[in-house]
Amino acid sequence: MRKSQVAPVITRFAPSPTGNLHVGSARTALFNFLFAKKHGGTFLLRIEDTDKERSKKEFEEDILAGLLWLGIAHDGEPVRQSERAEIYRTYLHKMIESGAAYEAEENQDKTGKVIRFKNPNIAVMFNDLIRGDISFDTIELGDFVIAKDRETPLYHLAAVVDDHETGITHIIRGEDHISNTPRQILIQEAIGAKRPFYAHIPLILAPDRSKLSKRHGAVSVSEYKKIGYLPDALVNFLALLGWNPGTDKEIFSIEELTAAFDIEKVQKGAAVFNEEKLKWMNREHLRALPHEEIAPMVLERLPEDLRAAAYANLDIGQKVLDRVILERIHVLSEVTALADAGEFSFYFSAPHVAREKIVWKKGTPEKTLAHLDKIANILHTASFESPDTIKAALSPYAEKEGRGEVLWPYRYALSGRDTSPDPFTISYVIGKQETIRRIQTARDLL
RNA sequence: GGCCCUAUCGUCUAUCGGUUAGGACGAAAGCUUUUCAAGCUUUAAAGCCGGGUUCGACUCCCGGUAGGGUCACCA
Repeated sequence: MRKSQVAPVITRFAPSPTGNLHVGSARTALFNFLFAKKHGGTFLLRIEDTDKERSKKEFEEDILAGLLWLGIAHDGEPVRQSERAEIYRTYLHKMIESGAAYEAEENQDKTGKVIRFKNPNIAVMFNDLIRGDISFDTIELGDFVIAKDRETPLYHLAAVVDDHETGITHIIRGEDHISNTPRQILIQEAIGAKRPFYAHIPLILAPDRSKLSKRHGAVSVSEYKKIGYLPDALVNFLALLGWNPGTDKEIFSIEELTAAFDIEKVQKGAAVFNEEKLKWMNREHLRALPHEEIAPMVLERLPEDLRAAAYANLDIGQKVLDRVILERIHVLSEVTALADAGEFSFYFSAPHVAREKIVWKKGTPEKTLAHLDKIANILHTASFESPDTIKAALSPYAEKEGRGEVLWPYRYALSGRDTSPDPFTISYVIGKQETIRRIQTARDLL
């Protein structure tokens, strides 16, 4: 096994700005980042925008913003290939002079010349850190095109020159690049560049094992941000897709990932993106977050009227956040969904109570009336310290008379809903006075 | 189709020749003193197939099958 050498590690993430930051690309960036940081190295960002037609500034901005949000910080300024024409030209001309490349007459629209690489037609073998030895016969590659003309390099040339110029020691990229490697090695050898280590990581697949694309739902980092995932959760999930620490630990901060990361433990087979697990993981990270960090995020997702209500009554707002919202959401956008479904409004203002629903399915109006009176009575002297103290006060009575018999009317009177958190929690949130008031409103209906 | 890569529960994975094949998500059931959510407990659930090598293969080798990648003057 090759052991990491003494030379400092330099990795890079080299996206082309032809689309928003895809979760698969984000994972590639993450593995490069993790590997570099793990070895005290440098992680560079290179924008591969040699294709002027397809490269867009807005995509570059989305990629930069996505990386920043995820906490995958690159070292130094991003390298833009569109700004390095001079460098590529120098290499290209040297290659033509040495005979490693030549101008060919043919050109797609037959209006000019194209630069082809003079293929030595040899067998190329390279060692992949994840997959072991991989060999190719380069004959079938032919004299492939490396530049549109003397001024315009294409992907393979630009990538190899930049990797060489910036001293990249480890190229960690998607499995889809395996077949590009022999071409790039050929170019490396032609320009006298040192061969870096390669590690081709497995692809991320959709649940139907096809390529993860828009028709499967969210695919870009910015979409996950919008849905309300935490960056740490996405990073954690992505890291564990195709890699694992060899222990049972699953919840990691990016610092912990850096410490535990080992490129040789990266999986060979493709992994299916499982959004259920991501949700679970997001919840775990959400729960671990300090209160003061979560509060603004939740508030931001609340509809205007509820936010105003929460500000108007800080005590209730606080309790709803702690006891209700954080108790049931996995992603932040659920805050909005739950609010829109009316799950929170009854904490701030008395709900509409339907007479026929107050009585439990097995109960009678007469008994229910008596129960409500008794509940109000007990609650009057009960401690509202916590949901538990309220429960403790009511338990003996509910136990004696039948839980459903007592607790259903109680809960319904407070919430006006078929489903809701338990009545003790609601009582705790709205307070003693309002609890008793709502119980009386309900009993008066009977 | 050529070339290349891959193959353990539905999904993410542990195992690096000897285990009752472990964990997590999801699912199911029960408990948590009505419901919903959460939580806890329990259960079901896997070595693609066929040959070797070996005292012994999920693990190593070969073949098949399946899936994926790639075959641009995109990256």
